[in-house]
Amino acid sequence: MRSAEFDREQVLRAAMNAFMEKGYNKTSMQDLKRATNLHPGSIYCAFENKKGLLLAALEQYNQDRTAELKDIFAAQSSAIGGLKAYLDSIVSECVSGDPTQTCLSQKAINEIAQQDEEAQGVLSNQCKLWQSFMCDVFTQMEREGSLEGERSAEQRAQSLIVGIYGLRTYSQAQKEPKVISDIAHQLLIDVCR
Amino acid sequence: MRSAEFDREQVLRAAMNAFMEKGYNKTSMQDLKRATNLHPGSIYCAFENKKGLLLAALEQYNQDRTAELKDIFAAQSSAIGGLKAYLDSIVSECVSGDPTQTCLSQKAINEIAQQDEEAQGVLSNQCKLWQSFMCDVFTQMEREGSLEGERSAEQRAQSLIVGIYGLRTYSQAQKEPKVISDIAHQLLIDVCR
DNA sequence: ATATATCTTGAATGAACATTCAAATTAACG
DNA sequence: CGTTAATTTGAATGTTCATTCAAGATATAT
Repeated sequence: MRSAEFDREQVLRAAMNAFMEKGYNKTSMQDLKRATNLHPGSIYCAFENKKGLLLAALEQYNQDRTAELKDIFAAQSSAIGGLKAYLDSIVSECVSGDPTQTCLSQKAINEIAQQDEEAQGVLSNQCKLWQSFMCDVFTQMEREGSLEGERSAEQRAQSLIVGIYGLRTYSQAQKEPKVISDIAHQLLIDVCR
Repeated sequence: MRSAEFDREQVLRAAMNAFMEKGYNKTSMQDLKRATNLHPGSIYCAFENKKGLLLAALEQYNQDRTAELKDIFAAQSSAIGGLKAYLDSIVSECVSGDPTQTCLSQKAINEIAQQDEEAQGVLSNQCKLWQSFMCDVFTQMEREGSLEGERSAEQRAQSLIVGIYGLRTYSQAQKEPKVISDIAHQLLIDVCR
């Protein structure tokens, strides 16, 4: 008989940013309290516990990123154009050095997938949805005649995703924009060939 | 006027395993005390603090892995054979599901490079050394005639490393051996072409 | 054999941690 | 407008954290 006062999406985006900056384990409930402007009791009432908040944040993150992904492709007149724009956006994120521009899903895969089965399931599913979207993109590219060779769209989507994961990790060790951008360019070539 | 009683390498390998299983932040000093059989005082005396122990463990890890890497290549009669064997070994690790077979350097890059400059420097350097080794491998492969196309050995080494980082991350979300092995196979093709 | 420098021991420290809870508050419904 | 069920509040909980330190032990050099 009383609805929550806070804006759920706004709270989840604040939590997302906190997790992206410090990672799950180093983000304390105090950090989350500060970031969300919620008292501990409210957080526990709404999300059960810290992990529940992470899972909810991951869900929101995936929604947001999926929408963004679709926008990027929708803004281009061809699938190959969309893929180029998408890779450019990833390069920008890698080079920015802004922690809140890293991929929360990837960060979570690396930090907690091994430790927590529930999180692993959620992340594995997000990865599959992403791959399925990219598979559609490559199918479209086949029709457009942008692809050489005989690899399936599925295989290409897989290689692309692996390449993006790798690019994001590599860019943590080596941040020179030219290097990152060259790798992305090569990835595009490999995946279309 | 008294030398340490513990075996440094043995302690560092125990610490490595602890860090690999839980990650840096979730590994408590108590975990490390148990893993190393060292009392807190001894750890602090020898390694300054928890981060010092991580850095020392990372150094040892890199030494161990470098030796292993060289062994794998030395056991093959050609550079291309070595590369294949190397990728096979990485696939095995990814598929094993054994936390102590994950790459500590990659785990650290993802977990703490963003947060700690000193660690970032160490990890960036390890990455460069690895890349330089792989560059030599591709130079050898050029001589052997195992390579198509016109890419430099440097570029190929870069793509390989990115692909391996990506493969390791992807395998956390998707562990089917066939999938992981196919990706590695495709990576070999892409990098030689 | 003795002195000395260093290591080992493990209890103690205080801070930070995730979580709980009872009281206060308030929206929604009749 | 009163009742009810839910949320909000923030202090309190007990645990675990990284780190310190003084006392005890022991290798090494002389």
